[in-house]
Amino acid sequence: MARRDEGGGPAHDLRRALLDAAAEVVAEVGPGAVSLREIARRCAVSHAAPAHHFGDRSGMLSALAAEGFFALADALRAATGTGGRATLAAQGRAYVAYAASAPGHFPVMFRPELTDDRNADLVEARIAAFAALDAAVTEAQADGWSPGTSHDVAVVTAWATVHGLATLWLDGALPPHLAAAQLDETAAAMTDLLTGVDGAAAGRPRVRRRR
Amino acid sequence: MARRDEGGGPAHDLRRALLDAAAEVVAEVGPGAVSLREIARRCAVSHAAPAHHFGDRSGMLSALAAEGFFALADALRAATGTGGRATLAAQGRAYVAYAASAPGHFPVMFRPELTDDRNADLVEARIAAFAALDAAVTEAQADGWSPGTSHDVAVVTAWATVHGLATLWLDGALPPHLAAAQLDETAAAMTDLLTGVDGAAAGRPRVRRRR
DNA sequence: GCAGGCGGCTTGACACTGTCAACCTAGGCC
DNA sequence: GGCCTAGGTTGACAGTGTCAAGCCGCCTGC
Repeated sequence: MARRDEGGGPAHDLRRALLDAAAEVVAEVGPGAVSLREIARRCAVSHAAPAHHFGDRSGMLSALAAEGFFALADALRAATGTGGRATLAAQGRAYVAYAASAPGHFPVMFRPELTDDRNADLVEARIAAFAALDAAVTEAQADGWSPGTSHDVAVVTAWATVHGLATLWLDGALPPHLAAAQLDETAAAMTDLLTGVDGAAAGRPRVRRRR
Repeated sequence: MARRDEGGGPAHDLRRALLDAAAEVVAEVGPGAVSLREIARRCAVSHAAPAHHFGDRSGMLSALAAEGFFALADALRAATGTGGRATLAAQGRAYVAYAASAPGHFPVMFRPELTDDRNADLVEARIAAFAALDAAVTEAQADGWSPGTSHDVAVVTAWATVHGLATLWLDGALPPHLAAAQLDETAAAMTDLLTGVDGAAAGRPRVRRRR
């Protein structure tokens, strides 16, 4: 969802198939172990075909990461809540839900050593996601929310809170009995604590379980 | 610091040198790009020497991760605060400070695809770190702290909060103007918000900047 | 004194990887 | 027709992890 189709048509079929295969491989073996040749194999094309479309490995992973950031930005913008701090809380839950639903994208989105910082799409996508978060923080601050001493600190505070839960979850770092069933409950507890609102009272939509 | 010396002596000199070199390489190029042969080169030994000591690549990274978890456990236990919720807040700041001070260890500690889950040292070290956190949460709960509905949710909430900040920082994901100078301030803001205590009033020790 | 064993490390090989240059081919345009 | 270009292939190269085999110095038991 929400990926960019830049004047495509059937000419970009393979490109799309390569990205889908890449996401699949990332979800299976992790972003570090993804191999261009394996992706080519899954698409039944020659070993150099991926490089033709993406330049090199970091180009391919950057494309995947960009796709992920655009989708994340969409998910955040769609989570409006009831305004003010509740919007920020809703965004937080949406962030965790997106990460859990995108095991083929999220893991490459914060690995600077695997992607190319100067990739134009990636830069644009990252800015889009960050802007959504920034807007929600601004709205929450207008509602009296004020962690730290500056807007910057407030933004990082909000971001890091849900980012930590998302990464621990995706990395399988949570002890087994803490995992699956409680991801949504934990996300809610964290955003409630963070923003000082009671998500349940505000009619919280339950986040999607597992994937 | 605080690594385990299991009956060593000079027999383990190379092993230690290899681990140090590995931490260096991880800090430089990231955990995914670390190469056994490059590490061997830095220690001026043959390309198969690392495999002899650690079995394979995941064995070497597991050893590095275990070292990191033991050091983290020590850092957490050393952060006692003034008791109750303040102890949990102190641990949170210590967590972020440790991550920022260990760019050669922390990045491999939460990459299950790079390490071996069944590595005995790693399992033990991870449990040690988790136990320190668990104890602090229990102490905070006795002090009236109660996010979520269960102890488990409370543990994950506390952990994820600081873990997010630590990983965003190490991955360089924070926009430049949000970065260096404000890591400690942000950590304090987050732990204060999380635990409901005012760290400054409790005589917060400033965390070490940069690395 | 010495045979045997063994931990520590090297050597050499293998399959696999990313990357590059060269090539092929089909379709569109002048 | 001649040409160009996008999309893909082929073949090569250096670098990687891993494995089997071997070398060597030290310790132990006799």
